[in-house]
Amino acid sequence: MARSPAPRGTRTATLSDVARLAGVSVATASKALNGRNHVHAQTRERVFEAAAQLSFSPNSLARGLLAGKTGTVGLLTSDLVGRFSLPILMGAEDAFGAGQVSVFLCDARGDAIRERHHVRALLSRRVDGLIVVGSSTDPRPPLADSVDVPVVYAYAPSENPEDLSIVPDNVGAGRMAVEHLIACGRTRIAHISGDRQYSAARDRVDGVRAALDEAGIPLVGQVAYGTWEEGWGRAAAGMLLDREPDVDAVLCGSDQVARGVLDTLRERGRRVPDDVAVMGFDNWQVMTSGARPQLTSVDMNLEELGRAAARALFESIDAEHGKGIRTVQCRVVPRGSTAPDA
Amino acid sequence: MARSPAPRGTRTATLSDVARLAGVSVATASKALNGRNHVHAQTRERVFEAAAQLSFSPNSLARGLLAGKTGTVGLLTSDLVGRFSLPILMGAEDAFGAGQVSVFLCDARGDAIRERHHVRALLSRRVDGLIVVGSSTDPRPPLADSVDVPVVYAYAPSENPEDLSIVPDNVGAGRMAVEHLIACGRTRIAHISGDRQYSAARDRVDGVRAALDEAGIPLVGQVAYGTWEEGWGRAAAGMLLDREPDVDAVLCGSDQVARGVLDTLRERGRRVPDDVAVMGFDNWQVMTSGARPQLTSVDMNLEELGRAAARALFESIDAEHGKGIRTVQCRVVPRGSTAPDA
DNA sequence: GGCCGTACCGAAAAGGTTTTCGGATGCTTT
DNA sequence: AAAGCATCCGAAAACCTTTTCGGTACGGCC
Repeated sequence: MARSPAPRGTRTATLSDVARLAGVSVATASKALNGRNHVHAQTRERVFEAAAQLSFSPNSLARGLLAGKTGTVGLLTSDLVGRFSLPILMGAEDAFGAGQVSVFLCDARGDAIRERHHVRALLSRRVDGLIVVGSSTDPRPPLADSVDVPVVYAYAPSENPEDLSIVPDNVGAGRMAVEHLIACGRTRIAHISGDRQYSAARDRVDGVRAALDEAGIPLVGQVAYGTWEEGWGRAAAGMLLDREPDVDAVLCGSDQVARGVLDTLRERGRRVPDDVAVMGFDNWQVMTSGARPQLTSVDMNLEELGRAAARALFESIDAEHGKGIRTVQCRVVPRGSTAPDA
Repeated sequence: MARSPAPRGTRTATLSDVARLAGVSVATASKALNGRNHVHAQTRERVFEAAAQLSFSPNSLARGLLAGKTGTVGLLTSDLVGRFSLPILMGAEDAFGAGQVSVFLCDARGDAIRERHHVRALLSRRVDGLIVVGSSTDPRPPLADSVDVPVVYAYAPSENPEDLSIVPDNVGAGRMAVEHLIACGRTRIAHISGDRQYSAARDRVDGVRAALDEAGIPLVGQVAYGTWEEGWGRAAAGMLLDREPDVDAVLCGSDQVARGVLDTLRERGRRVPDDVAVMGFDNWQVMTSGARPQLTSVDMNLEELGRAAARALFESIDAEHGKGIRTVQCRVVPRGSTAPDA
């Protein structure tokens, strides 16, 4: 029944315990452990030994209480199940990472009440800052409570232009997708988008149009709006082939839509990429690598976005708080669905 | 340039501020706000007004320092990108939920060094407990450090039987999958599994065998081990149809494998579910709902698992710590790929 | 021998909250 | 009028660490 070496019930060692064991005062022990000078090398040694022996771990609460900083940040997300907040979270954790910062994770699940509740709790825990991750790229209302720590909005910008927001560059994403297709020699390009309600979809269309205009190439057919799902891709591809049989590239609103489009193309006997090139958005690995051929996609660099948010928060903590909307570049990840060999 | 109502630089209000404004002592203010008795109703009223006016929020650090409990738990995961830790995390957050507990999230990324680092940090922050989420259902080594707070292992059990672990019932999952197929009238059942390295795959096979034995039905062909991916499903299905053309049900190791199997079946002209029923594991919504027909799958109830882990941790915090491995039941989610209409 | 500088160490305060216990007030009872 | 009692409030300790500042010891110098 042996528990871990430090059985529960044994009060965890404090600095005074260490000091007593080392035969010095707490002040000296503190200085020794924190590398302050004015402490004899030999004394320091004794303190370190005592600390190791008691497996001393300084109480961050006491330290934070004194310093006024806790080395914690709150990460408030709205959809943890979604695959967008996760990479952002990873990136943020990464940037804080090896440092001394720990992350409080809270999921409000799209509920304003719950969100307030969480913000209160985080504030009461004296977090040094807050990252708010939206559930779509559509602007979201700013935090309801008055918050006296820096806040950075990620993925979804705040509706308040005084706030600092970091979002993916969807216009640029649409643009670079088209540029990639053109670079692959395609000239009859159609666009099967996602849900029109989402600004992400509309922004990408803007980028698509701009890139086509610059190249002097018309869009084949209309932009088709629907959902973000496979079923929509299958249906839309059917209609597209009926009306525009000579299409040679389809840009899809999401990787899922692209999967549906690939299915329909195969059933109609069109070869990919030989006859028709196909491209998706999001670069969701499980979608792109399971596809036949593997799917070229635009990666939104969400992890980089998370890192950027964390860095911005860091800056805001000790410097003045920035504001406005900053974008993070996307990137094309070419695979077999647009290149003959890959 | 108006910032939030409580501009930075304005030291946040403390209890003494509230007390001063209300014209009472800090002790009385504390008692009033915390609903202790022995304080006049009118006085309490004044204190509450003062607190509201200063938008007072009690400093959890000071409270935790005094109480020896912080109302925080650490959640240590190994693969945040994976889709398994997320629902668990959600469930845990849910169970702690509206209560007073906040969650520190740490991702060790499979790195033992990083894990120790995070454990140290969490201990230093005086978390009341720890949930360790593994990256696969394979047993994992226990925490390296000696930890004096309760620990619950979720998804992957600890190798140390003295620890408390909560894992999905994979054997039961295999069993109930076969029972579902039999209930659908299938008798020529084949099993295309996943990666043999994973105990999850082997455990499910055990369940499959047990259920078939009980029903007196032989397994069609050998259990086919491969990977968890679509490509494996496509390839394995091809081989299966060549060798066992009269198969009428295929149980797949994952939803992705099932997607691949569905593809091959369609290309070979087999109708699903009329000719062949298909079933997956994980109930990954994006995979099941995009499939044609929609995919029947076994849900591992990961959110429930997370909740169970959180509850177990709660119990361990004030009562004695349990030990051993507890399982959480899975459930079959029937859809069109096994039922003619759905 | 007295003085100064250096090197090291320790006492104490600060940070914000909760809890305990003693004190004060006003009211009732004899 | 004195004693007793219920009710409410406040002073102070406790939690643990860091930092400041004053103190001690000692070697070197005039």
